[in-house]
Amino acid sequence: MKIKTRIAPSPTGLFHIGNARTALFSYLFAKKNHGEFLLRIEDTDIERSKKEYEDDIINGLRWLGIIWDGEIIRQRDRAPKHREYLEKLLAESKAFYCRHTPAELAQEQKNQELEKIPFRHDCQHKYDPEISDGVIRLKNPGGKIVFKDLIRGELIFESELLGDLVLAKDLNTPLYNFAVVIDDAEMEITHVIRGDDHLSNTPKQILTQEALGFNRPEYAHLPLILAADRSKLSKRHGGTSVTEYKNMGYLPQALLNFMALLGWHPATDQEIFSLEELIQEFDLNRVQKAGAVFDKEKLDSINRHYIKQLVPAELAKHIAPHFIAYNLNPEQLIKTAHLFQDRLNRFSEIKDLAGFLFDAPKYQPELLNWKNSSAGETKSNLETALMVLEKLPIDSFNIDTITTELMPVANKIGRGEVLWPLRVALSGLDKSPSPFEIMEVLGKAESVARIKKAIDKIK
RNA sequence: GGCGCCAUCGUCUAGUCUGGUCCAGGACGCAGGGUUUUCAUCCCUGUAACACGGGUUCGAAUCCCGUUGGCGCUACCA
Repeated sequence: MKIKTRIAPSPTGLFHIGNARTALFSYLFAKKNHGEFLLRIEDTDIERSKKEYEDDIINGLRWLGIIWDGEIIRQRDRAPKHREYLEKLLAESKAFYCRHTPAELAQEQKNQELEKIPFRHDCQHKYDPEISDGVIRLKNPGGKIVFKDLIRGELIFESELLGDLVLAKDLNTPLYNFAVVIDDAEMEITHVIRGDDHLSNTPKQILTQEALGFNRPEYAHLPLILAADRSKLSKRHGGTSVTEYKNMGYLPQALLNFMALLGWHPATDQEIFSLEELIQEFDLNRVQKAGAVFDKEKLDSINRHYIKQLVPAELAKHIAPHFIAYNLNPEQLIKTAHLFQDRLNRFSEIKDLAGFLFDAPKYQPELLNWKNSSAGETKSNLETALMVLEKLPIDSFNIDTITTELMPVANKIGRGEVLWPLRVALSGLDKSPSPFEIMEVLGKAESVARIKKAIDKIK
């Protein structure tokens, strides 16, 4: 049988990192087994579902390179099917109408809480076939629900504890747990791979499946992605959507690689993986059971790795959006990109790191002093360097020439003593590419002007 | 409250099924050192963990039981 998996996000918010990771694992499992990976948008919640969120999910998946097979399925389009099965269950009296009001249900739950028994609704209306309004519930058949999870092993639930589950608000408004069962069955999903937070939905879905006579898919519940405080990663933790990470300047291959390592580990110590390699190596048996904390430091280190591997033109493309206001030409962009390639965690940092190339640097004069140098020494060292530089012809003001002329002086006076004040004079920063590199990019006129300005700053 | 899941360095994890090769390995982080032109990159070194208590066994991170802790779910949301 052909393996089929799916990702079934609901378009009620930006594409969440946890969803993306679930999508990745479902995709990897399907592709590893030469199967299909499908995308189904769960938009049955009309109030909260939005087109912009659907677009965000689709774009996020595409950006990451997790490409689904076939057409996108929208759950709302499947309403007639859902109704058909609802009518079937009703006709077979496996489901019934429940007329209890929310207030009554709330009171019931309150009483159950007092009695310290599980909250559930064991509805008396199931014995009254005359009722034909209210929500549609599944008659609880009782007994044990036993299923095997590919990651957790055998799980046993007592179906009594679930009560009579609500299937739909009415014939045209199916609820999540019901729609999922219908759609998974009709799409012939063989493996339901989803987050751990759905573990307790599984027995509910199995009950519905059995009432309908559907085959049971295999289940694999993935450990959750946790925030630093070990709670489920959610909006309140900030930075939880794929789009946000994209905007922060992460590369899709880095985010993908990082997500794969959250809850999964290969048999070797390899940590850097392309999507292709992940497909080769992926194995559900090597998925972790415990939740995994999302560690931004680790993500940064992986992103750094991928940034270093970018060819200059690609890197330039990524930093370009941050310099729109400067109207840089392609050559300037590539030079800038090259200068900072080893210094970037994220593309969004480029503006802070490289802004001085295009704007006059701002800094406190004290920063010019190297270690124990006095202001006087700094001033004289800068003047010495300036003299050397001013003698250089404008058309050969490049790294080689500057180095050849300046290094002997720096070696004589002290490298730090000469080069540190130059770095600060040119960049205004304590961390930057070398003064030589900066000067080549800045050109003679600007370099000289900045050094003069620095000298003037010293009292 | 109920039900369920989980438990190795600060974090991601290897090792657990098939007990000894593990006084627990890798990576991120952190600390120190080296290269370099300061910082960073790069290289090297170091740091730090089997939640606790019982059992089984010649031997347990690995098997069993219990405790504790964490998390998830508990909607006429998905």
